[in-house]
Amino acid sequence: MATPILSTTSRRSPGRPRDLARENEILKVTLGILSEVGFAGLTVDAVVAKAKVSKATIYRRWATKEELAIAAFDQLPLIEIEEHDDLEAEILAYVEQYRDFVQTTPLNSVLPALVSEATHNEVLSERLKEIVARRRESGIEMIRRAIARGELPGNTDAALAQELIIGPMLHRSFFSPENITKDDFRYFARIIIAGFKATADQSSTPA
Amino acid sequence: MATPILSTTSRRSPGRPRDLARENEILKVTLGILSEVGFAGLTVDAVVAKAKVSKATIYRRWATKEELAIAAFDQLPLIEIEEHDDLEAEILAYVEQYRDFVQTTPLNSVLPALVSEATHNEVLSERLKEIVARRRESGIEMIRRAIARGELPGNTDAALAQELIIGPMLHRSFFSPENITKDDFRYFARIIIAGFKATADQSSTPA
Amino acid sequence: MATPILSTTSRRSPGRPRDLARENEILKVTLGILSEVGFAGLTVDAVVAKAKVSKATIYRRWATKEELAIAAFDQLPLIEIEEHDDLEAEILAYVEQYRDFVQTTPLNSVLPALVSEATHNEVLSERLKEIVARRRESGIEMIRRAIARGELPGNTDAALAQELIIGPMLHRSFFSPENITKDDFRYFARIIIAGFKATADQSSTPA
Amino acid sequence: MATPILSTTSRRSPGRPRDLARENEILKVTLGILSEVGFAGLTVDAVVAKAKVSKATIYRRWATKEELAIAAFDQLPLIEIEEHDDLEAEILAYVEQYRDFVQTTPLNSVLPALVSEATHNEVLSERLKEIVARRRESGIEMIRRAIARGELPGNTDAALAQELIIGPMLHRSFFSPENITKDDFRYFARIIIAGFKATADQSSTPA
DNA sequence: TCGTAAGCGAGACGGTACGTCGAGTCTTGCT
DNA sequence: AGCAAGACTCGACGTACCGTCTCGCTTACGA
Repeated sequence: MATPILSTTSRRSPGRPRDLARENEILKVTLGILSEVGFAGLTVDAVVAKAKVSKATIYRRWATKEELAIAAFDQLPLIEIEEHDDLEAEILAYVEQYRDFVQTTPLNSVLPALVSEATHNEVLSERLKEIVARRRESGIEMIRRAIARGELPGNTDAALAQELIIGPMLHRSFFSPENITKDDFRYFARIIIAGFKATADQSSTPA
Repeated sequence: MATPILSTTSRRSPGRPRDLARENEILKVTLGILSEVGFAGLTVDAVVAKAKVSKATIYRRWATKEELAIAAFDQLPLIEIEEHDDLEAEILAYVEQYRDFVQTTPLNSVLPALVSEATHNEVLSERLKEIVARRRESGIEMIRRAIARGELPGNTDAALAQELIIGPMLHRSFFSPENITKDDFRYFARIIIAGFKATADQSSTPA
Repeated sequence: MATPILSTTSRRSPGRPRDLARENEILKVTLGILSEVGFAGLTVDAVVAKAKVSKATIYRRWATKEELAIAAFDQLPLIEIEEHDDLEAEILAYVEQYRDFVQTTPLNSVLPALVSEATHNEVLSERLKEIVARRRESGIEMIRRAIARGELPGNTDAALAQELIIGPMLHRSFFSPENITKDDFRYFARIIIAGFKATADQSSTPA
Repeated sequence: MATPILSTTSRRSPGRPRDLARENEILKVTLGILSEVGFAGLTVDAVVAKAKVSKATIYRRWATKEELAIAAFDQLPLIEIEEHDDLEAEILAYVEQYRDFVQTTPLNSVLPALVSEATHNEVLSERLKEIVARRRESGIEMIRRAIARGELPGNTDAALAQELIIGPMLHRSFFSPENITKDDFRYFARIIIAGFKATADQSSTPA
């Protein structure tokens, strides 16, 4: 079974190709500015100046400042679950990573700004949903593994369970980001885990 | 007929007093614009034009556009708890009100915009915390009444419990506002309530 | 016959009046830049920087860069005729002033640029005609006085005569501005004056 | 020991030779655009698009947009004198051709734009002088023939005479191009011719 | 016939200016 | 003082153009 020598479909478009290095530099600089001055303080002119890039090069890739911000934001690494074979421990590790994230990245400035903008911008709204969905995946997987381990009942809805955990984290990070404490989230975790277990028992109790 | 005591402290400042009607008109117009075009689309010039007001009249009262938006936002009514003597029912009524709120007010545009801005603006951050704290009160009171009724264990932390409920609502309203469904939130409510009950049992179990 | 105490028509428009000082400063700076770098080198941003003025203040007054240039150009003083009771002497004085003008003002950069632009811009074309007409007036008046003095025949068309004089000056100033010499223009003046006299004689000769 | 005849200077440079067809196409398209939208409206990108040519191909030949415009302009045919054995008739035919030229070619947009630019561009200034000199030649020759025929005195300076005729034409074409009338230019022609004759008589009169 | 050197279309790139728009301040005359 | 009206500075927006620079491909010539 031979692979084709030269696929005709992979023909490059004519003309000078876009420079990936520019792209990366722009996004890097944008993230830096977002970290320093937040979304409201982000200006394309500043990106131009710092990245030694022309405006055209930016606008050729992203139609608006918001698109640029979303692309930069999308560069941020995903949260990775530390595996512990213990859901509570994993949730706490998750929370700690999230807190670091809030404190070291422009997440807390960019994300709400995009949410606000998405209210009246359908395109942005879609893009945002994709991004959020992708960022939720590892958390949902964490729940699935807990179910597989038997820590959570088999009928648990993983996506909803993840929402129950991430919801309070979002609330804290937006309204008192300096206050994402282990104690509070241990409390949350225990109640949620106990709640899932209890509701599973309930549904099985009637005999 | 005695002349008033005329306390020096209560002396009116000289000159023409501010016109409260202007104030209300400005806030009303601002809310209207926020609803139509969101925070990013709000311009002071638009308020000026619609309210037939001068810029000075606005800036005499609020220092920045954000302050104006926050003041307008603060005009929105608080969520009121329908009393049901049943926490699950009260939570569901709460959720429905919240959903209506998200759909009929500029909440979802204004609130995240302020959160974003607060990231790099200490004054705004404080103002925002006050407002959020006030808006949480009725929800916390709802929890307290459930505790008093014996629906939730006596050692329940009302504020944290409210955060556990409001958190997923915030998540939904920001990331899929069209999807704040009764079913999902009944699921959330049951798990949380069961979780609190279960953790209370645990702590009382040792015998 | 009393003048009205207060004419109702002269009521000032409401609001802060435009600042004439800004206007003058802008035009002065614009002329300076035009002198240094010519019309093609004129940028509104440079005017903004030098005049410490905002772009809005410029564009509130003039719709385009061309309008600004025309307004600045219009600030240049008119050529004044030295009265000599001798047309040839007056023409030579005229030429000398014109040469100074070409050498000390941005005339030679601005005027042709406007002519070029006027080709495809009706508004500019009209504005340009007004300005040129006004600038021709003193020259036409010079001819009229020569006619009144009897130096030129009574049937001389003053406007055409002025065009006959200014035409070669325009030609020189555009195509060899460094070469506007007294000798050449004395030659031109003598021929033109002689020509007018001769054609007058001709028309009266038939006997 | 003879070196090959083959002079090194006449050696073709290696590589693919330039395509003359490209050159002509570019100039043709440029002229077309100049006619439609004038010099200010001319953009190299538009030429690129219309001529299906790459920018490099243009800039390989002409260093700047101005050079391109000048080259295109230089493609325009020279004015040809109809020979009439009557200077006045020849001048009138000249004027008519000039008027057609002004109305059918971008002369009136390109020429003044180049004049303006030449003010601060020495290279362009030289190029412009060459072009103008060449375009004046036929007019000067017309004068020379009139002198040879005895229509103008022998001491007439042909170049200056031509300038006297072309000057008013330039003035008209720049400031009221729609108004280049036969009557006015017949008037001009008669006065100039009479002037030359009269001054010749004067210089010969002293006896 | 094959390699080398340049030409070519396409289009990305750095710069720079355009004209618009918004925030927040200031200045009128009136109330 | 407050107020409507509107000018003012500052600074960013997104667009457009210039002239330069890659790409991959084509065209001639001379070894």
